[in-house]
Amino acid sequence: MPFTELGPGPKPLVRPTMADVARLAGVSLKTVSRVVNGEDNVSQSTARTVQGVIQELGYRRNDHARALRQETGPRMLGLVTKDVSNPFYSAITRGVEEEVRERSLLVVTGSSDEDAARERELLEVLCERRVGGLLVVPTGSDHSFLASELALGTPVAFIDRPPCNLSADTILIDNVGGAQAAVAHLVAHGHRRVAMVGDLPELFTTSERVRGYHMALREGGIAHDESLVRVGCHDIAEAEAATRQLLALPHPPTALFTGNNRITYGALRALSGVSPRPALVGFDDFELASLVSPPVSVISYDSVELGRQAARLICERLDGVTGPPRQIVVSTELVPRGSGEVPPPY
Amino acid sequence: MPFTELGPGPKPLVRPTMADVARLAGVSLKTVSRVVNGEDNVSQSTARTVQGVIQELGYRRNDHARALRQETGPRMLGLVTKDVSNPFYSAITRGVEEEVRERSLLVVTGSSDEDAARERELLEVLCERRVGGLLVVPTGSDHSFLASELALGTPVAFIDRPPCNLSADTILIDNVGGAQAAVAHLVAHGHRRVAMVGDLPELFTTSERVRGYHMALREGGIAHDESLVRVGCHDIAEAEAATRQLLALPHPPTALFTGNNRITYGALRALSGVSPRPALVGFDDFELASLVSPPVSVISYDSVELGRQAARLICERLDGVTGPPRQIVVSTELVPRGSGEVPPPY
DNA sequence: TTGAAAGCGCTACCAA
DNA sequence: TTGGTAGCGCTTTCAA
Repeated sequence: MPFTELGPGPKPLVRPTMADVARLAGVSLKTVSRVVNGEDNVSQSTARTVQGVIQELGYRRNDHARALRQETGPRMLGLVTKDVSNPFYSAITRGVEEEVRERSLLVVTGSSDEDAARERELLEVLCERRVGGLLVVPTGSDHSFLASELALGTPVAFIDRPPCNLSADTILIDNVGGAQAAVAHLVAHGHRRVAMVGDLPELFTTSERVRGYHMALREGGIAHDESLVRVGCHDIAEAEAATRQLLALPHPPTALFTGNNRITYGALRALSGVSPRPALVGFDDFELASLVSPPVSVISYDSVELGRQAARLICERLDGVTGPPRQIVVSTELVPRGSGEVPPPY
Repeated sequence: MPFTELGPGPKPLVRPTMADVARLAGVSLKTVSRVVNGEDNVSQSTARTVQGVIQELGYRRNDHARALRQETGPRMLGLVTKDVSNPFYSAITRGVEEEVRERSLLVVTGSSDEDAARERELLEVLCERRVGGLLVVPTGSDHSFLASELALGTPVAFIDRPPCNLSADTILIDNVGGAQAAVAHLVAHGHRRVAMVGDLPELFTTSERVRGYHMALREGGIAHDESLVRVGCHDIAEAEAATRQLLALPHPPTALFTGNNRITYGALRALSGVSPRPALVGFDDFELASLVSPPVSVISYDSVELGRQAARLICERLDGVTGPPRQIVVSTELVPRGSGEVPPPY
């Protein structure tokens, strides 16, 4: 027996290959392949022998080699968000996972931290890794670099914001409709001085929500008052400050529409102890909305569904669906909990 | 010029390879490889030509082929948690991402949904994908199937709970110390009837926290009263019910220690409107803890750090560190906010 | 500075 | 029911 045969020495730190299994089992490589892939045309006894050797060696099929022959479809999807640890994005991640689970696709995640360069870097690395599709909650303002990938057959879906300089499948929240519903709700409760606190004005979601706000006011026959719109709040502290400024106005608002959950948190801070409290409706639901007092009325939507829908579009493309980019809008729902159902003090 | 040469027809839906680039650039495959990998020994002009063709073709290096030659170290880490959309786990994901970012490792995530079979399946698929390391927040009660991977050189780290039937690097929270500090804090404020509401008793974290609870009581010279310990609450509703039962006791507790954030939420629900309110300290911090009234005192810890530490251990193993499994315990901190600093009604 | 050729571990195809 | 052989796209020698 030649020296290279396996002996009882210390285990080698090299992964066994199909060839190793074949040698030890005394069969051909191809037969091992059949067993590993559960193909037919292998006798019970052969299969058992091979299985035994596989166990013994701790053999595990190498997916890179497999992928190289590319007969076995894609095995992974790439998902780039701003920050996995943010509940909104982790809900999306979850939705993607759920949707692709039965196709046994795995999800590779990456956080761009709102850095366009990082976003691009992640996306390009994912392409090198040959993921079957790309899902992005975009930060950058130019996604034309993805055009060649798209053309080469890697489906791309944009979530929460549309792509820039690129045409691709997109999943959005009904920002305009949600904001409109929130403000109309406040107006319906008698408010005529409704303020809005919003995130950075250059964000797609902010501008859409501001638009919805204005539409509702217009429909309510309420004159435009720019002093009641405070955008540019990107964190809780800024939102708190903006809310305080609104409250300190000579003619303060009787109701508040907050543009996302961070801003709602800031507003809640500013509002604590204030009396009478202005009515409040916030965009985005949050876990403890019903536990703060008064419970916060919100515009809610299914963020897991955003991920699911995006993954669904990707999977359809993977299944060969062609045609122009599609856009899906996920609807919102007003959840009245108390804070938004207060009339103004007459 | 033969027919197979690139013509002005519709772009083929096949990804260009290095060979394609080489052909079009009129150089050898190896030269393209040099350019792509930024190696020396390529003339400026050759490099420029090649770069041009790469751009034109939208060429992207195939990482599977690269990995097959396995000279280029691992490119991915696998992370299996119970549910990515849970803030605790997404914080861990974030920590892992941060730690491995500069090594340009990507993170593949998967949710086990507390299903041991699913957990195993995910872990095994990740091995097939040849991830460089495995990070697990374990659910299953037997991880011996990972022994061969470990032996073959794939580092594995367990987070939040130790592995079963396996010896591997582990990162834990100081559950005992945290629980002890919480209860000691309540005792220090004069409480002698301190109840605990906990998650499923079979969970490692639960039993550790219950242990800390008992230790603190013992140190405070307080006799054991089993009627004040309610474990087995796995969701908010169950925690709410358990809390109500405690409050309805003939001799109710004057203070509450809640074993995790879900349980704290349930307790808050049960407590809303109750007067006098028992003192409360919860394990796990949560975003709105300071916005509910009274603000909730908690045992806090850095969950992102859990992920970072785990990833650090993995990276050290990747760098060749051998030796016995290590265990890291992440410390906790008591954050007094009001709810836990109330004396009992005498 | 450049290129030819071998082979990584697997699957596909064809032969026995 | 089995086995041989040709690659997948790349990196790595070694040679020019």
